[in-house]
Amino acid sequence: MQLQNAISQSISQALQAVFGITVDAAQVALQPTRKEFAGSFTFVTFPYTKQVGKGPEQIGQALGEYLKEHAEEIRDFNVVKGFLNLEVEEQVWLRLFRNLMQDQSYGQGEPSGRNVMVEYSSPNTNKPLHLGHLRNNFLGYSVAEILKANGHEVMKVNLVNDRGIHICKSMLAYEKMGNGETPESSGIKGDHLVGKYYVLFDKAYKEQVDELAGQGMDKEEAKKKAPLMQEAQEMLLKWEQGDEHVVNLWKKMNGWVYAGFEETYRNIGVDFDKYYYESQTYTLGKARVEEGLQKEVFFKKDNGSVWVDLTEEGLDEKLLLRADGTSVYITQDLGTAELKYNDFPYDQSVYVVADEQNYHFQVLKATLKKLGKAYADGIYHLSYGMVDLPSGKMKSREGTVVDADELVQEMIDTARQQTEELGKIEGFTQEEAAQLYHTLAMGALKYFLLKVDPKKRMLFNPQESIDFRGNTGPFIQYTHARISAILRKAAEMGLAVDVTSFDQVGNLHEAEQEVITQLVNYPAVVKEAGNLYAPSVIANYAYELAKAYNRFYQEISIFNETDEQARNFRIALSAMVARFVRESMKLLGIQVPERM
RNA sequence: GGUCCCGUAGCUCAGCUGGAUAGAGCAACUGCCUUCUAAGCAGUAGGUCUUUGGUUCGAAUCCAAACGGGAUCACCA
Repeated sequence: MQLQNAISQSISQALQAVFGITVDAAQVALQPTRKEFAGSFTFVTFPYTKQVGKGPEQIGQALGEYLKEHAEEIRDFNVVKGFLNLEVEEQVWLRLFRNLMQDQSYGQGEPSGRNVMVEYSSPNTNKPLHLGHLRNNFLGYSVAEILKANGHEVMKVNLVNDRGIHICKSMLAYEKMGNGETPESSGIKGDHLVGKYYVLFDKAYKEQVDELAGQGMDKEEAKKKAPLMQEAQEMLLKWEQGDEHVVNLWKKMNGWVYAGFEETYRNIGVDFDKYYYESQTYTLGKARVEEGLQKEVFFKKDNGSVWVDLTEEGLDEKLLLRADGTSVYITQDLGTAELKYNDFPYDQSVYVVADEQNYHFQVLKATLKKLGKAYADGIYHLSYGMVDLPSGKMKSREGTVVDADELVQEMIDTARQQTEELGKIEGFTQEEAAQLYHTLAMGALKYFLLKVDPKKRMLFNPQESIDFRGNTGPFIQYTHARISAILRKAAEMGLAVDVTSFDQVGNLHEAEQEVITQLVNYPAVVKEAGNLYAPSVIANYAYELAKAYNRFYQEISIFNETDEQARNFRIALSAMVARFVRESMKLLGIQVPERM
């Protein structure tokens, strides 16, 4: 980064000295030189032909000569058409490498003084987590880590949707068919047990609807009139009135679900600094609605319902409170936005929520702005696309939903099977082996879901997701394990390499050069990922770094090298690759093994 | 219908703040393990970057339109 700035500066000077034109260094854009040409950075001269009054090659040639002469970091150059390719002094690269080696916080941004809240996961308590939730959880966790690495103060929160008609459905089915079953008595994980009754409700409900429809009732009408639905509605009403029996049942079943979720969260390695529960926040929004009416930015219709007019913002009129005075979805979110801000005065509030709610978040932000809330500007909807299966869309009704717990277990089984096939567990205790399978399984799964641009809809192909070769998590983990072996060997040989142990090194191989380039680039990547809220940027980087190292590893021997300086340098280089592979994978929430 | 998102190799995806001959992985084919872990490396083959116009010295990238796919527009959440 500093290197690029220095070169831009030099080019700016060169333009002034050679052609007498003034171009601000910040305007001098450099790009990485394509592999087929010599050099590290390329300056494009086309844009200056008019101003200078010379051809692009002439400009490149003249600038190159000036830079070779005057810029200490430029060793040589070549010109191809309008492209000036600059080769950087080897010692400059080595200096940068020594710098990052000694800088324990290389890539960690300076404290920004900014507070960022990241809300993610936000499950319903009527069924277990599925594949779509996994994308959400991994994204949220990773983005939080990336924002921390950018120097922000981050608060991770989970807004649990623990109330409403959906949980009443599970409760009702349980009352009718549960026979007192518990997670303990059945051996079923709590969230799955509750999910089971949700499915049972749905099945019985559907039968009732079909029956009514068979009697000639309109389908929509039948959906509302089905006795089970009516009972569920009654239950919800009782819940809101604080009916003791209903509330106790609700507490019991939600308790099961929370225990189940906790287990899943622990297993997949995500966590939260704070939980919010909709049962405690769903009424808060009414105060905001009141505020809006007072400020006359909301309006009341004849029937008493409250609305906000967002047509000026290119949206529609939106209902904020029903005629009967009860809340709708957005009412809650108005309330929780304020609550969250009071709890943690944020500069930014990130909501990791699927893209089906794009419109909702536009409305939320615009409405809060109408209320004059300064924090509205900080609201950012990290919208991500659905996860499709090769068979098409996931449909809970059609039973094609991929359960999170089952998927993780399958990944672990596959990791075990593959590892055993390759005979890679020699010398592992059973516990270590189990640990490794888990690390590999989660690495494969998380990497697979995070390497794709969040806003794109993605295809989850089970076969590919458990692949351990190519552009995968385990490939990167493998690179780390290989390096670890090298470092163990170096330690055994008593080789403690520090920056002074290779101060005479020179004549770097191209593969070594490439690895240094990747390493030096790490902070810029962290910054970009933070600006874009994009773990995929980190994932691609980790892969490129691992690939560059593997090429080096294959081509160049370390311990057979007779030149001690070169050998020491290569050990140090390896150690740094391990470090930044570990760092970048950590930003993805992926652990990295010492052996595999 | 309005609004928003997506369309790159057979498949899954990078590249998109405009720059050289558009890159990976998988699948196919060819080489490389008595030498630091072959879950690796090197190579071959595979492309009208959906289409058409525009801006520009230069467009996968920016703009417009069309086509295809998706989401959303509830007194649901």
